[in-house]
Amino acid sequence: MDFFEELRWRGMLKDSTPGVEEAFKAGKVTAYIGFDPTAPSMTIGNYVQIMLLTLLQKSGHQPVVLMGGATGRIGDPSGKDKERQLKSFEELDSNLQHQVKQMEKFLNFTEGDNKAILANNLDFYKEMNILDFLRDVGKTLTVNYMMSKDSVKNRLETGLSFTEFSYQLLQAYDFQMLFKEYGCTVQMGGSDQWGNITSGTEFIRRNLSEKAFAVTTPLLTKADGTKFGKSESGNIWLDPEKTTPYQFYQFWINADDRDSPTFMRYFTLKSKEEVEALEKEYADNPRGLKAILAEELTRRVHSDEDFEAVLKVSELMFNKKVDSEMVKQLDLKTLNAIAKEIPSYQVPKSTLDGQINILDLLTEQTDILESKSAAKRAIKNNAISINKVKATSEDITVSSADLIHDRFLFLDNGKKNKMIIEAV
RNA sequence: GGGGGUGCGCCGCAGUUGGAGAGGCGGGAUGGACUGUAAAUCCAUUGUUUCGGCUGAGUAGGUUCGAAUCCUACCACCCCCA
Repeated sequence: MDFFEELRWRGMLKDSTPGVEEAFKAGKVTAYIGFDPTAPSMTIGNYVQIMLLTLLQKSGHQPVVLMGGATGRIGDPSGKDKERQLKSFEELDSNLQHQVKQMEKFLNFTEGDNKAILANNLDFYKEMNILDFLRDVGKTLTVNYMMSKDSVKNRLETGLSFTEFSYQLLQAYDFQMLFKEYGCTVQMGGSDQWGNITSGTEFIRRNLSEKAFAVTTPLLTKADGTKFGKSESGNIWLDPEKTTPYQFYQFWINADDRDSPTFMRYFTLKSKEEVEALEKEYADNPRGLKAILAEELTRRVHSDEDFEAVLKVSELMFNKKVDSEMVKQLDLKTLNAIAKEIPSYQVPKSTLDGQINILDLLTEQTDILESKSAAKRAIKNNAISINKVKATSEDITVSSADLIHDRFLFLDNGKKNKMIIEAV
């Protein structure tokens, strides 16, 4: 199965320019996706695009990762209804480096004749002055053409700075540069990038009289209509420092059953036959299917060891048979492993020497809950457990005697929010 | 530049002849029950507090026994005209 067919059955194909399918069939194609370093880590939203490159490389084509060292300084108006806040150069640089490191985990940059190429569009512009830009880049497209793009049209009412308006010129010129330097003929991206990508194919047609192609993926939406990639507590990052492997795993486990078919296609590297066989096998066990997905992704994005650890912790935390007595029997090694995975809070040991009120523990010593009222509410609603014992009254106190191994305290807020408090 | 409108809890709306606001509806969110750590459904909660209160209708003043409501200035956003 070739790359294009692969995208099609996975449902990852939204639009493409004519001729691209033939181009992929004809031989090795070099294709790129751009990533602006607006955050210190990639999210699972970005991961859709990484999967595109992964699948591309797997089918023998050559991926190019273009980091937006320059475009990140400008801000892409696509899909945004407001002008962006500019980020400092230092922040962008450090973000870029983190993201490159993450990329290296998913693509092969070192071996083979289709090893991935890393480029930074800052290199295209840092020697360029404003006159060069206006003559060589700006002259290619008319303002009329640029204004017809959705990303611009949608902002005409609310406002769009010249800076963001110019973004599509940069992205278009990027494509032209990559075409010249690496023979890169395809740019891929999310469907919100369609306008910017086609500006690029237009550049190549006008300035180089060559043909280049665009491929976009549909915007991934969840069954409940909320934005993909966010949990209640925020973004799901690929960086274990920002989203622990446990939280990452839980994200997939907690996904809506109805999203499983989409997620299976978007995020696993399994073949069509394997996916379809699994779906048949797990038709009556949607949780099992999600577990398979969660496992594959946790192993790939984090590591085998992380997955093993996460699985152990998850089973322990969610096993209903685990009661107060059992958690007290846990050995120190296991506890330390758990503390690494689930959100943990450090509390000075001295504060636990006396009796500390549960409300103070929840609000003042930690920021598990934002106010005393919220803490009282949670207790009233039967949400809080300490060491697997429900807190039944707001007068309950905690002391060092409750600590397991003189160090840890399990705290649940609701069914899913498991935390550990560590006395230091 | 001129004219008009809007501004309250996480969000969107109601609500005014000036009469008790922690306060209606809808959504969201959180918790609980049932399940499966899913969905749907149902229930509860949704400013804060030392449980006495305190704070609260864009901001700052003013009128008044009493202001979300009336007046003045300013700020922000929206609409119309130029």
